[in-house]
Amino acid sequence: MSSDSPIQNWLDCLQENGYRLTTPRQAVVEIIASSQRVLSPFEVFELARTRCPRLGLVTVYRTVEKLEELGLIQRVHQPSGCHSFIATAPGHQHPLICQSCGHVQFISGEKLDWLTEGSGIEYGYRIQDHWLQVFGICEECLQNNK
Amino acid sequence: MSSDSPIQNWLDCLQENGYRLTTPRQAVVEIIASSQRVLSPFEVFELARTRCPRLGLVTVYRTVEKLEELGLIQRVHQPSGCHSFIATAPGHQHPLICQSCGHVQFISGEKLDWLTEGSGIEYGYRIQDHWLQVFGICEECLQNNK
DNA sequence: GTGATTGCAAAGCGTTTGCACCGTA
DNA sequence: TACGGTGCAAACGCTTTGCAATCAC
Repeated sequence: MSSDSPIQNWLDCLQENGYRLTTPRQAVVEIIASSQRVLSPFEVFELARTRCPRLGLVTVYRTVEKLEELGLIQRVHQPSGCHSFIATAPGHQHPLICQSCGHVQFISGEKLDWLTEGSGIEYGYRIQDHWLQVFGICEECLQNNK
Repeated sequence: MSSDSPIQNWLDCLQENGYRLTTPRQAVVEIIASSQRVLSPFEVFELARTRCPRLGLVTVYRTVEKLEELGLIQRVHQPSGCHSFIATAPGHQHPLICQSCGHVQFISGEKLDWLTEGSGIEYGYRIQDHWLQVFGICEECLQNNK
């Protein structure tokens, strides 16, 4: 599940930005960086506690805040809420999320370049950013349910 | 601001689905149906109270729930949260939201048909739905700030 | 008249904050 | 050693629920 896990890169990135490397922080990073599924703060808490038993939920919130700020993770918005996170993919990619198990596959965003091309002016708006999320059922879940 | 406001259609739709037409409900519908800006439940509450002074915030939540269920309004996800609503545009359109004033312009979703075309299979996923939101600054805000 | 709808108050839930102790650099 | 990081408990804000009174049909 973690062929080229970016754990070390994330830890370096934290350190380069003046943050200290602590056991709770490393546990949170290890869980999120090696997950291919969206995880809520509480799920991260439960999973990371197996590596750092005295971890507090508050620390998860504080760490996730920093990881998001550094662009290492991104919030995933779903019909059920917007409380889950996934590791950010390099380049311009958009998450394709399995509605059944939360597994995420990234898809290229090239075809959306028309949104930001040129001066980014459309309908009088100066376009700044866009979010695209695609929902579906992953191969594995399709096989299990049919 | 409400050249062809769909207020009556919404009221009909509610009635056709077995919901009663009450003063608080009409006040909420009038506010959201005639707004071109995203509104939070509390904003709807404040605005609608000018038409129905004894309106409660709880009723706004309950009405918004029904309007969303009927597909008349949709939730707008923003960096600041996902607690605002806007009237749904007919057909396949995506909201272009002004980050400054919340004004919404809808843009055609045709160019995204590749996402759902064919069998909707990509990366082994059966694609079911997608959300696209575009963020920018509207013409009016561009002029006011520069 | 009947049952859906309402508003109030209270509960619920996820998230943030205050603070004293701890541990990294 | 200094100061950022931690966990606990409490506070916080938004949303939902319980319930008796109200109102549309």
